[in-house]
Amino acid sequence: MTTITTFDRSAGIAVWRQIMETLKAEIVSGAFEKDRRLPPESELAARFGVNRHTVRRAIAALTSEGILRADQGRGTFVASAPLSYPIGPRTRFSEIVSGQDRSPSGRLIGSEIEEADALLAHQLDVPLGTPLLRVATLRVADSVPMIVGTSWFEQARVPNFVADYAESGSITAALKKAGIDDYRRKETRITAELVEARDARQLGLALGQPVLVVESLNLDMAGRPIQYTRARLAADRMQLVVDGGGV
Amino acid sequence: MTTITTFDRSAGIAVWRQIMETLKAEIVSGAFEKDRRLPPESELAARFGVNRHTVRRAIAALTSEGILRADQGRGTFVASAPLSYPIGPRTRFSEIVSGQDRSPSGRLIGSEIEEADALLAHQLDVPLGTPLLRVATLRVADSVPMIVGTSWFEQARVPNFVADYAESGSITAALKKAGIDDYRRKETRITAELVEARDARQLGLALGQPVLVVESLNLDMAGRPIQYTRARLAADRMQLVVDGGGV
DNA sequence: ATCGATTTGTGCGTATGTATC
DNA sequence: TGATACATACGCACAAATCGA
Repeated sequence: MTTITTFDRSAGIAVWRQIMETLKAEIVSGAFEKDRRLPPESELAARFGVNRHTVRRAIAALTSEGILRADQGRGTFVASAPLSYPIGPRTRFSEIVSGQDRSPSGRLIGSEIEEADALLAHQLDVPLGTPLLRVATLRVADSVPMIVGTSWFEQARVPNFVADYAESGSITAALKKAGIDDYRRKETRITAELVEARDARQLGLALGQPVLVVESLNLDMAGRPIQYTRARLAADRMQLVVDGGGV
Repeated sequence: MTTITTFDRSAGIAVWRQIMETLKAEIVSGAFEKDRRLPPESELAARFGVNRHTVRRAIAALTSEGILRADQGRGTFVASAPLSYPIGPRTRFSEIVSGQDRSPSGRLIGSEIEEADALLAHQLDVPLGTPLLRVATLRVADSVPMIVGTSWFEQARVPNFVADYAESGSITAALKKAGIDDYRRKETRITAELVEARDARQLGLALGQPVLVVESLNLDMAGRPIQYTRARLAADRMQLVVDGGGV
């Protein structure tokens, strides 16, 4: 591998950060899995063709994210491996996480009434300006934040949602209390973006990190949209797994 | 929406680039429909709390990517919408692209023999150091590069692959010539990374942009791995669509 | 046809951050 | 550690194009 990469100094991204990303991609794809040890800083500096200070700054940033661990005198080691997230019609975060020997938790981090903008009006099939309930959740595995999710519902259809959700901790249960007994997923759209400032704080990511964005729309049994969700996944800590699908 | 976002000035990412990403995310998620006007620079500058020059630089970068188009005196407009890529067992890039009124093309951008490292040996279930054929392809829609793909095969099983592929332009056809009549997808793993320097050149992306990484493994009918593929998709130009799946 | 308001395009001076040597 | 080169961000001013009254 040991490719010598040159860095773009006018791309709006500091060189130390470009090095940080390169290292992170290699870590996630398992390049240092043998002994989980990184090459010494001097070697990395030579490989990237930069000053050793610059490499140190990249390593410091990865350390503060918990991805690397630097031991005095011994070297720098990979600290964490990514979580697999199978994507399907009936997946539950809690089951996925437990199945991989980690302990899940989740909590409500905010809810608010807002008016439907063009995008939400279109997705939920309501007139512009319709009052919507926005619910934000944070899901955590082994006390490491994994997913920030924002869901929108037509407010009139789920009048007591927040209390019901807080009580049960389950969206399904809260919808049931609102008379929506069953629902199904229409489709899911996946893309990648750079993390926004607020999500970066919630997920404990540095700015400029990529997130997987998963947008999904749930319909009730009559085919009417009830819930539009936009989830942001810390890409360095998760992989989506689709059975059979491919590009 | 009109959220006032503050930007981190010590994250190693230029503010203009953070604004560029914010705008791009809003465009991709459909906040401004196609041929729709963006708010004026002065308004965006106020919203982001920065100088107008800084907003202009973000807009300039998006313009050079073909995402925006600015007309003096009139305003700034969205120039292109992202391509939807349904992910499933039987999807072909060419059909997807044609189905969205764009014209697809693809070409071989490199092939090489290399020895299996730990990751590839595990995926293809061969001993470490086994000679592998690595094939790199670039797929393009309307002359805009979309996907860089790298596939690995056990070299001994596909002795004349490169010539066969160059002749037919189809991996399926080239595998057939090697006696592999049919194959099926085992699973697909999706994650997001920041683009590498080489892929950035191929895809015409700026460094620091996120890419969707789709890794998939094909098995022959006996269940033996034959092809491991790692595709990098320009995230600002594509969305993966999974039917029914969700998070 | 003209004017004024709006919006993008351009220039310059200054201060600060980044990376090298 | 300083000195140097360059990119980044700001502030202000003004030119050029567009549009509607």
